[in-house]
Amino acid sequence: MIDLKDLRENPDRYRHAAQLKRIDVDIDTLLELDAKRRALDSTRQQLTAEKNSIGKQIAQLAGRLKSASPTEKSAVQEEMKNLQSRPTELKAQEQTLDAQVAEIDPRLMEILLRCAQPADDDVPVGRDDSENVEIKKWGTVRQFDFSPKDHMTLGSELNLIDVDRGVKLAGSRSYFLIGDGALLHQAVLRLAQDMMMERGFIPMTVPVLVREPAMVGTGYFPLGREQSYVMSNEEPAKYLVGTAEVSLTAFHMDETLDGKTLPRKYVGMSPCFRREAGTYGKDTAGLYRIHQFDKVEQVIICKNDIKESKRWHEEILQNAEAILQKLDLPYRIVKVCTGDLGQGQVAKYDIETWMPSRKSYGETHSASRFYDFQARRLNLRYRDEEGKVRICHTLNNTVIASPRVLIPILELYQNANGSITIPTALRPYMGNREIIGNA
RNA sequence: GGAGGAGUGGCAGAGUGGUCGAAUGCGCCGGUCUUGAAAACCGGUGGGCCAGCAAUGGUCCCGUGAGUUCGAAUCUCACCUCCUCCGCCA
Repeated sequence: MIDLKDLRENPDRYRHAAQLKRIDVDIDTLLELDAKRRALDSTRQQLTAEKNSIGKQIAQLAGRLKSASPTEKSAVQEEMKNLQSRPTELKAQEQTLDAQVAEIDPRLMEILLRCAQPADDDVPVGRDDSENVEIKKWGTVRQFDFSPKDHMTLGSELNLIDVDRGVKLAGSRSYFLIGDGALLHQAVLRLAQDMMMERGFIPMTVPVLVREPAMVGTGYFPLGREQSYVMSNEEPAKYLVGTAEVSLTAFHMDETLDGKTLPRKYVGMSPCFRREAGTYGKDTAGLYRIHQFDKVEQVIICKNDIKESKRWHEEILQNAEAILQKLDLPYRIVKVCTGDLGQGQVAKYDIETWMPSRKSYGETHSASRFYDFQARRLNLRYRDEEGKVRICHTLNNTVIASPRVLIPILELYQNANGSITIPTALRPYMGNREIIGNA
């Protein structure tokens, strides 16, 4: 959530932010509702103050009544009765005001939840992902001296992937991983988790079925609601997360952490569920765009300090690079432009890994920094050295997402005879074998 | 799923309609004492929102939301969470 006070003072900053992120949000109405809301609040407080003060007088009389002599008693009772009429009037006025507030509040909140966090100054301005800016390339793209197969061909010839039966059971964009396909998938995830643990991240198994506040708090709702699966026979409803980021970031929701314990570094492995609404006909072949996958995700919760946030952003980016380098997969890093940035993100790097069958780099990682956007929604705070309560900053990045990353692995590690060489880093997780398929 | 019980400040725990943001203890912070520490003693110690440069003032918060009442931590209803017992179960 954005800072409403800041919006009041710098409305143009937020108009501009929404425009750059191409989010349709009515700032003028928001300001108008906010002004009305505060005026009502102020009036209402005055009424309540008067009511409370009369209430206290009555209370004191009630106390005196207990020890009053019979002659005093009736006088005190009379006085109490006289005092009682005014609060009744005040209460009626309060109710009128409350009704108005009750009408305004949801409208105000609806708009507020749609407001875009302004992108950081170093973010390139652009319309969509075509205007993301490449900042780094790593590795050499393999040149084949034979005609390479795509991962689907390899997957079915070696009996690693079965999409047909996946679709039969679960509908479009579903799949089975079989035998070494399943093992390779798990090997990649384990490698990722182990590498993150070496880097001081605490491993977590997280809920993947969560309540609405976790989804709103992390910024996936309300704008991305149609992308999530909902369990509507639960009351209140539960939602399947699209990433462990939701659970890891919301882990400390409504808490005030001790500043000395920051940063918190968490790594979670979880299934991820995405409806992929509005993507019909896009990336239909193979394991690229699917409804369910597994991902190892890194999350950092740190102090409210822009410099620190930026530093951790570089670190989580490097963590992801480290695993791609260990797997020797060529990749590039792009700085995501304003139009391709999420509502709450102030900056984002995508890592794209070379995928021979796509003849291009395909997104495999996404490293985001939010400053206090998520933490404000989550009511996630900490106490600093001076004892002041402040809102945390949050960041996250993919460590590895599989099976998508199996696309470059299978395609780049294939041999002329149709077998796959297992990347060295994965062999310890695959019984130290070197080859999938006949050598 | 069935039957009971419970949710109060960092923690423990009192409070069953009024002067209660809430006793007391522990913890924490500051001080006195001490060569230093401990003990003892003294003082302090929540958050949100609004106004204000600030000091401060107002208001809201006793799981959450609604209600009764001049007045609710205390009474009523709904929901959430936890505990105990029974059933079922990876």
